[in-house]
Amino acid sequence: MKKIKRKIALYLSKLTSKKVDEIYLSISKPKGGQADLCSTISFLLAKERKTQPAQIAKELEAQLKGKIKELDIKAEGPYLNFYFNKNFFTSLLKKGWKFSKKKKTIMVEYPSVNPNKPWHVGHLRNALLGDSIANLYSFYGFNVLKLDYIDDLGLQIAQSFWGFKNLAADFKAYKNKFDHFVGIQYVQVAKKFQEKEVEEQVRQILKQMEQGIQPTSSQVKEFVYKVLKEQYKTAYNFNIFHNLIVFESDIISSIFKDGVEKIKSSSILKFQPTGQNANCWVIDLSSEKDFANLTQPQKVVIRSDGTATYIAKDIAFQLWKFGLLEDKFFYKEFDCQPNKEIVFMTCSSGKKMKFPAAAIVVNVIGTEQTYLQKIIRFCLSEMGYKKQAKNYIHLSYEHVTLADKKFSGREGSWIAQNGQLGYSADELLDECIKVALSNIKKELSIEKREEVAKAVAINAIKFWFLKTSPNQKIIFDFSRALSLNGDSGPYLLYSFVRAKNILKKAELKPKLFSDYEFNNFEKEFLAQAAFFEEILEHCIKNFEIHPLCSYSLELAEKFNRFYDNCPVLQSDTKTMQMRLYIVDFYCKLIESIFNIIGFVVVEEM
RNA sequence: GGGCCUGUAGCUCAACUUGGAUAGAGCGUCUGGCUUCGGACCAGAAGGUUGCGGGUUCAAAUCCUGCCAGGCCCGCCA
Repeated sequence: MKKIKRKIALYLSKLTSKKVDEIYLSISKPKGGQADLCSTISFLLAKERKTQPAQIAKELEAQLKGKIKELDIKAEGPYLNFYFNKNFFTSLLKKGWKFSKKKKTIMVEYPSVNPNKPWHVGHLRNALLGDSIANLYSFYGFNVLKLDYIDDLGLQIAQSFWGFKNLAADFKAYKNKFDHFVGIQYVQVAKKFQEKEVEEQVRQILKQMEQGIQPTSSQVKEFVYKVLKEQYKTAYNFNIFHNLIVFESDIISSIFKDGVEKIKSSSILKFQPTGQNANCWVIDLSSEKDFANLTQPQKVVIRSDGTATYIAKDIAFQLWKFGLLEDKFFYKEFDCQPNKEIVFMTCSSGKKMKFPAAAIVVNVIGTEQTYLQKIIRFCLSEMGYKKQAKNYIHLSYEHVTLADKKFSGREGSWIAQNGQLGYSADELLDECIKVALSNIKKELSIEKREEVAKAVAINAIKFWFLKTSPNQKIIFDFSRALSLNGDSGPYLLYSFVRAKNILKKAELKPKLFSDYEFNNFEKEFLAQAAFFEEILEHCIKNFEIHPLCSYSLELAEKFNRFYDNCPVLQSDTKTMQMRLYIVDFYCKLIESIFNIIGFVVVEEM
């Protein structure tokens, strides 16, 4: 698409006073679908030529006609419209797309859930966003590393650990999963925490965790590991995989010191001998326009007792990602994932590994942390890492909420109540599988039907979350999430299944004929397919996935129309082979998209 | 006080970064289509003051500006 647009722009620039780039920008796909491509250059020229735009369009049409062999050109009103022709379509079908391998590494961090609860539907949104962005970049040729950051030193963990040690376990967790068990118990702990005595005990645990005092420290690590294992079962069920898990405790014990030295040695960090923040190391934000009118323009990085705030830890971690700190982590295997890839984790003693430095860092974090993320980017920039600051991406998303309240671990609002369904990712998936199962064709074996139902359910949920823009708040509604019709994952999957079916039944091989006359259904489908690269690059540039979702819906819709109106197997040999080629082309294209948005691909449903 | 995000059909959303033709989908409502490659589909109808006002422009949902409504944030918590 870029090529053909550039070609148009080149020709037009020769005919007019306008530069190629300016003309290139004037070319786009008309939203009303009046043509395949359209240039609004006539409007730009109308002023200087003092002529009607329609007149100019007509002149350009006459001068351009027949010059570009892939396009038919027509002036329609003031618009210069372009229509893809036979040459364009056969070339598209023949070449498809190839994306070159890039040398750059991108690190994507998600979902970084506290290890004291199961994933609820909000965490799932985070994970799906991160995973699809990682797939997108990987498809485009980047080297991708998927990270998960686990805060194993927080107050919440100390609380949950206290509960695990001191409270009776007389309740049943969903499917006996330990993460659910801990999550439910946390509601009790949060209440108990109001008692002074309990709070003191929890604080004591927290202190021991931070200072690595045994046996508490090891016991907490064991506890965290157990919860994490269960959380990862959920991830695997959704086909979400990682490369590396980084624990906060390991950051503290390895790279953190170097990180702080690095920040201190840059001029941004200042020691405050007196005043409100006496004996703290702070960053002064007051000079920055972005941080105008803060109630507190000084941000504390090192507390007066010498310990570090979240900001310091995070900067150290981000510096490590960009390869700006010596890698003092030790690593070992956490698990071999169902995709056969090993996910590693940091640890206090293990082996040394070498991960490539990131050129781009993407962190999927809720929108409420925008301010903090801005500070971190500001610090990177002020420390002299301008390029890294620019490539430090906070992929922010709005939260998934309930109609009347927010999800709260403390209140346990994600937990099933009075026999009602809860809002954990596990329950959502199980429920969706039930709905999917009742729709699957009966001829399949029981095992096959269960496998397919799971795939349909995963795809339905993923698509439902990913199709809306991340800064749109999602009010969670089971009936919508479980929908299998309309603008949905199953709609896409169904079009693929039908296409595959044709290919399976065909007795002839697909074949491309360069003299084939395309009908309108074929043309409309192929014209839509032609924009794949453009959409993909738009998503890459903006770290977005939802435009690819709406694109794939339109593509499937065009294919379905073709399917309904253009018989393949009943046609004459040439038409059949050519249409088989088109069907095969669709299968490959939509399968690429499936891989990006993280669908589980099945060929029957 | 300031910053970020949101406001589009009855409902859920897309299009805004890059201004362009009749503002697109799905759900719901109504009408039609299986002796035909799988009906989880297709064809059609109804449904809009793009929160409100002003400005820029040949052209504004889109850019600028002033309001209104809702959410989030501005800690020696993370």
